[in-house]
Amino acid sequence: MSSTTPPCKPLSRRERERQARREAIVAAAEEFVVETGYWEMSMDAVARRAELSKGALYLYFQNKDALCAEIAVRSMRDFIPALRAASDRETVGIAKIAQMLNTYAEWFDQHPHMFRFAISWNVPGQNLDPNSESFDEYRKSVGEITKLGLDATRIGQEDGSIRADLDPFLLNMQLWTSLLGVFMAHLGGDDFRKRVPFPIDMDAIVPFHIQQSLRAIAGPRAESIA
Amino acid sequence: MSSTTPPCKPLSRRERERQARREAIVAAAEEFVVETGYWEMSMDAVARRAELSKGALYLYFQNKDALCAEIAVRSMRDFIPALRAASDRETVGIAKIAQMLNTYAEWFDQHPHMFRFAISWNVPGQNLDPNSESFDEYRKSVGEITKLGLDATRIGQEDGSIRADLDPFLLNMQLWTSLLGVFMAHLGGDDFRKRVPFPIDMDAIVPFHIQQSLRAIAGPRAESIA
Amino acid sequence: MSSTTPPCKPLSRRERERQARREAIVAAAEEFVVETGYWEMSMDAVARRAELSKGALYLYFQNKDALCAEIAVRSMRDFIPALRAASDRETVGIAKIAQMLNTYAEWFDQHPHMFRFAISWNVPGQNLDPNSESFDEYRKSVGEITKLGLDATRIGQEDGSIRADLDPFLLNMQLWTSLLGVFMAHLGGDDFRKRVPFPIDMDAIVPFHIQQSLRAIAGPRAESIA
Amino acid sequence: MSSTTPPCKPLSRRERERQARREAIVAAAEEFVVETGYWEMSMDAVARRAELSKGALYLYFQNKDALCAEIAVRSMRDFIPALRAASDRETVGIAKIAQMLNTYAEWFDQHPHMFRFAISWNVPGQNLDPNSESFDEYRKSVGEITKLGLDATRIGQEDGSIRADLDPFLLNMQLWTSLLGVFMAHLGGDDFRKRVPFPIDMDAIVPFHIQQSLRAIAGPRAESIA
DNA sequence: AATGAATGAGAGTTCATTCAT
DNA sequence: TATGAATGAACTCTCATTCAT
Repeated sequence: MSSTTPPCKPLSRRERERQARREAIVAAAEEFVVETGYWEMSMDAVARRAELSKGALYLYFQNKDALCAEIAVRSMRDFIPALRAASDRETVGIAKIAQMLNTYAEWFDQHPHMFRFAISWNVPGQNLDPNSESFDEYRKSVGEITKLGLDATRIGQEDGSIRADLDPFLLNMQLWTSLLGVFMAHLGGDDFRKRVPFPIDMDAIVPFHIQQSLRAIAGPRAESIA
Repeated sequence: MSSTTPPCKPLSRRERERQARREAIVAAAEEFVVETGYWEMSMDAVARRAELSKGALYLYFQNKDALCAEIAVRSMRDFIPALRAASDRETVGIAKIAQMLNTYAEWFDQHPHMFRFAISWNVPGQNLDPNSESFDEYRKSVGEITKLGLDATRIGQEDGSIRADLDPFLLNMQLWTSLLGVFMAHLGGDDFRKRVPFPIDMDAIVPFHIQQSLRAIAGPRAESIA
Repeated sequence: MSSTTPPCKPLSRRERERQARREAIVAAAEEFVVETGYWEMSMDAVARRAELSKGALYLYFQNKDALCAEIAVRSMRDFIPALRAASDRETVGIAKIAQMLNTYAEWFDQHPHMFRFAISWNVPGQNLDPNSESFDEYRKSVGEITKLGLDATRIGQEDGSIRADLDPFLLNMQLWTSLLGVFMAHLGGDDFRKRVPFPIDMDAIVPFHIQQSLRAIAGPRAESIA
Repeated sequence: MSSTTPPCKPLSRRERERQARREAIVAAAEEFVVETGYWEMSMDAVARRAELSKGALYLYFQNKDALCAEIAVRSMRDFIPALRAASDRETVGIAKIAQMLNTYAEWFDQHPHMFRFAISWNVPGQNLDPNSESFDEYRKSVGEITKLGLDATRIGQEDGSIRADLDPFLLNMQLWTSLLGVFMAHLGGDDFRKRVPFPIDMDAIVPFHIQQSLRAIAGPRAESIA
């Protein structure tokens, strides 16, 4: 086994290098997306930051959208373990949900760009290719995240910490999307404040929203067991 | 000639035509913004759709941002009366809030583009001139909307239909922004479904969210009086 | 004669009004040309300043160039009497020339825009219509100015204050054009200083140039009679 | 392969090609500037003449101003050695100045566009970036030219061929700018003739001006040593 | 005679994408 | 595999000029 592999090693090294380049490109793109959003990210700038030629980008990604899909994929890929850990930290259903929502919030605080990007990328009529490989992986990740939520919900509804009359799937979608809206506002920050003619404490809004979300789903035995 | 106004009619007609053109331009721009978002809307395309020359657009709007501001202003301007009527239909605080949230939802169903636009426009990176006239009107509208919410909240906290321990301002921001997130998902529609590997009934999510939002703010006397 | 003119008075009043409008337009255009130069002068802005519609401009002037020609014409028209007075103040030839050069300089100090315009207008390949009425008048003015110079030169060469070996015509052209170059530099002011990496006293350059110009043409009896 | 440089040739060829393209662009731009002046030169037209796409221009020059700065820089760069050689051909101060003025004239005959451009570019209203690299080089060139003139003047004032009572710096500025004005007229050629209602021998004006300029600065010993 | 809305060509500039090397 | 020069269509915005009223 040891000596048989050498012949394929050159190829494997090639492949490894190729992966490394891909990573480098995505990392560079991510940084831009972080700082300026989807539309300000230019392939030129990404290439320069990745220390590659513009043309080389197209050897690794079919086009700008494919590169962006990859960014989304990566953000998801890294997020799932954190979310799973959060759920695993607790045993009571609603507590699992609480942990997960807080993890969202923390993740958001640490990777605001990802949400910024997620939103700017989701909003307009992007012409994603739903048949691409990246998109498939992205969808798979979303599936896993959803599944984590569904599991926690089921547990909660069984242990009485979550109202049994709520459709688990709908509940999860609502928790996720409403939190995204609040994030968006938080993220908007200055821009948002410019639009609203009141002094707003945007930092308080996320915890407030989570508290309210939990309050709305709390089942009969939520307090006693938590 | 004596008391009849005919002499001033020619002037008025000019003005009316001018207004009509303005409307036509905004309508055309709106359609684009609806379909593709802020950044995809090109002045060229708007001009073509409004059956005007590119240059003519600039007779009515100083620049692209001013046109966009106008779109936002309009959506707000028409929305406020509806929201006020909704609030006035009820006397109990939480019922007022419920009516307002439902009005949001209905408005959203009828003018989905407005929310799509609001979101794409709120996404950072826009360099709006916060000193422009349109922007001022927009901000004023946001202020009025907020005020309607605050009034209802105060009434609710006084009549016991809304929990008294919630900060009214924070609450209103949270209700608004979280609903926006849910709308966004609903609006995403196909795009969203593409991303989530489950069959989703997106139409149910908005009422579900409203129900949960109300549940979270319900005060001790919410049920008895409502 | 007195009573016969009434019938044509309405027409004459019309004509006078028409002339007044023309004056107003040229005056407005002049102001712009003063402040910003030929290229920054927009017909729109001129119309607004003249309190007329853009279209009306074209009732008085065939196009932008025709309007500019008129500006040049006016500047000349007003300049000629001043120049003639300058010449008449002296009797000795070289003194006449000196007076005229100084008048140029004063005129330039008081109407820098005219020279600024003259230069910006003369430099590029303007497509003037050399057959237009304005242009004819302009040419006529230039002719008169030239004639004033030639007369003074002739007198100077006869009274010995100006070297007799100089071609009068060439001399006049040289005096005029070289002064224009010096004016241009003076006028450039800040822009010029930016280009030259030395501290320059631009105000002294015009009198210095005149002094040198006179020195170069002084004839044998220049000192004794002046 | 060992000591021969071929391996580095490909790189060098790239660089050479790049330089060649730059030259081609500047040449194309120059032609336009010659014919029509700064403002009429459009990037579009330059691109077409250089047989490149409009976008390609921006690979070589940051913007229109940078391209124009380059034109100015080039004209200066090539001019300085010629001017220095002219000065070095003589030892007596005024003779140096004479040589330099004649060199100006020759240079002008051979590169009339350069002066046309210099003038149109010097005319106010340009928003050049005085901090750009090109501009710096341009300014440096102007500095060198000025220095050549100052040196010659100093020598002339020491050897008595140039009047000692003239401020060297002022003198140089005046010589330069007045010559520019005369050039301008010469350059105007047809346009100028159109304006002046006399037959003019414009070709004679430049030597005439130089003769007069020298006459005006001649010191007590100018004739005896020259 | 006067208006001013409308035009349309053209300005400078950007950028995703391609392709000869 | 990698380059980077080149493209070309798109962008926002301007303005002299025209023309229905």
